[in-house]
Amino acid sequence: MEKEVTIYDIAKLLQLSPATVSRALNDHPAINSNTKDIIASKAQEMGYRSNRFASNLRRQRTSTIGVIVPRLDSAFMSTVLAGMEKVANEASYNLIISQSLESVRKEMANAKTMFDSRVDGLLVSLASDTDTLDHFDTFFRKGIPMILFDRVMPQQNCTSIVIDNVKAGYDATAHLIGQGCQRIMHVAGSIRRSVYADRLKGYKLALLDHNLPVDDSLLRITNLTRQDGLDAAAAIRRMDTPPDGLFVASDFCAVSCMGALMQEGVSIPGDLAVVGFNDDPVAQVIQPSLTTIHYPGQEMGEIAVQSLINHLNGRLRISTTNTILLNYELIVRNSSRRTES
Amino acid sequence: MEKEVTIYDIAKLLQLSPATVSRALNDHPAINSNTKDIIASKAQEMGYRSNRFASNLRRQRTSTIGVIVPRLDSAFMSTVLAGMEKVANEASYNLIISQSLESVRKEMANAKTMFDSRVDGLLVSLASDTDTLDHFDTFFRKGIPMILFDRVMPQQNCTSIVIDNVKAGYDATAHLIGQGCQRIMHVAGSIRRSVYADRLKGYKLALLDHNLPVDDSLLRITNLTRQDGLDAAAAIRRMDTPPDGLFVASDFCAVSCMGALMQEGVSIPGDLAVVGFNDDPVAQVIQPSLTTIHYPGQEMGEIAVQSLINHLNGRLRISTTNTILLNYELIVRNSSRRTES
DNA sequence: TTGTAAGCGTTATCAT
DNA sequence: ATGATAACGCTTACAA
Repeated sequence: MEKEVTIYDIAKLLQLSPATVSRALNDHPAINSNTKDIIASKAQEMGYRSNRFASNLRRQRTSTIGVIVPRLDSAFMSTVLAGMEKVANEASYNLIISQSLESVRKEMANAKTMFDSRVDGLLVSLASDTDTLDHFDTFFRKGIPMILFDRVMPQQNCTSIVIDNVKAGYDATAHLIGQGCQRIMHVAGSIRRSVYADRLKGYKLALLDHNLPVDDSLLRITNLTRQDGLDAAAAIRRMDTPPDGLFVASDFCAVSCMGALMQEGVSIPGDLAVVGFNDDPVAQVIQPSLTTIHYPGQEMGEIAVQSLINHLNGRLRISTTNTILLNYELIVRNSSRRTES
Repeated sequence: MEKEVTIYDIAKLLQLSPATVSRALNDHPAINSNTKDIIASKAQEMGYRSNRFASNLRRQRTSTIGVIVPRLDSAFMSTVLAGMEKVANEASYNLIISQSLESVRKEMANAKTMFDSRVDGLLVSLASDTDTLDHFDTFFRKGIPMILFDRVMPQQNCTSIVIDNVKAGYDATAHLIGQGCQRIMHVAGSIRRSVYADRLKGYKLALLDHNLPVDDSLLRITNLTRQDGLDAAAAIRRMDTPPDGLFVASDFCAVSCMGALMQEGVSIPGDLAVVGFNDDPVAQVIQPSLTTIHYPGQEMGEIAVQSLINHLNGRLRISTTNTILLNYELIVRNSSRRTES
């Protein structure tokens, strides 16, 4: 257990004041570049490391960003987090990550912890049953910036990072129509979350634009779990006039549904063309491979952190850019490909 | 931007000393439980929150645990992290998470960042090309505890949390043999990592125990990527006497391989029975569903954090329990089920 | 049971 | 360009 080296130790050895050492280490312009070099190399030699707690205490900031996500164990979320970690790390910010497990109550507790940890900023993707941002009021009041990503709350005055889910839902549905589908079912997620409500909107718009009827019996609002996929499959089997197209708001759910149907002899894409959402790794390995909307998770994470840091450094006022829209991509695979084109 | 409340503010209002307030808030035994109550409610009322940085600075500890994993975007790792987050959160520890992206160089950089962040302890799952723990020496020298999980380094004197991969590999292989397989191929991961080397060992042991030859042409050392799965499928197709059983050290790779084979008309499990590893969500949704080793990720994460915290609190000397072995489970599904039993 | 006071390692302000 | 000094908010001997 060696004793920790401080700027006092360096100062003493170099016959300088701690203040000068501190300034040199922080690359203060008023310090002679020669002494800077001397101090830097001495610090290196002595194995000095800055004490973030002393620094944070003095500076009244923490270089820490809080992240609250619905679940950590989802393929999409982990790519988002990977992107966040990358940028935060490069900018020497720390990340505190916690999960709401899709419950507002836990989300409120998480928010409190983040607040007590004095995060400099907050990145949030909302739980499925969250319908106000009141539990983040403490942050707003203290002027701590917050950015919502993916699961956002559109009408609220808070910077959001999303893809255009209406358009993506439209494209997915239009693609199915282009493949000859006339009766398209949609398995949606909780419409309390705009991501799912918007995909549903896009689905309806596409139907309308192509003069197809919007049939409520072809719409299922679910939690997009594996079981929901199986249930959807069972429902399809029971229908008198089953759909010939299926748009599911999540790949994992889509794949579960497909599996169940295929086991009962439904041919995909022959009898039923399927499109998912997210480009989960499973979409590639499944047979037939799943047509889906590729969703830039890594990039979303990177941009979220970068925007927050820019804001913290005063390089970009967050309030001016209120919504950041990322590109997505429809990836056509075998689950929906009926024509060679 | 309201002014931050400190223990001095509370002390002044209550005509007490800051020391008493501090002690009361920390539930110090020597404080009158009555004054404790008064102080607690006043703190609550004034919206007091403790300043972790002042506290850490004084206490010389950070209540922060560092976590280094190979990749954040893997299904298994995210369940581990979910478990870690849960326990850490409950014990009001923070987690700093970073990824090595399977590179020692990045792992070294991560370690340095963790060190500079003054984490109280470290949890590490090693990159595929790490073959010494030298870059963690700074931690050992300072007496900062470190626990390895999943991707461990067995011969080293460092607490490890793992499953018995030899036994699991044995069980997977023995299961295939039990289903009548005589020529079993094994697609392994980098044998620099004991998790994969051990599964391979188990595979060989099972063959020997059942008087089956160990044939090197039936062994592939890979990185367990999707492409490796496709390559394995191609290799199988090219073989004069193809295998009738396949044990892959990772579900995702197994599923890729299965998909490619099935597309070429190979029947599973009829022609080839397959067993994977990890119980990735994909194992359930694939057709046929994949037999695999269920690997308790969530639990592994929980235990890792709990052990570390116990150690930090002096409740359990880490060095005494040198390896924690978790249970795993062979989950038999359709990809290998040939007999009804 | 409570109070006093020093100190944790930095950085910002004011001098020089 | 550098130095002296006072915070930042908390904890903990030591005293009372």
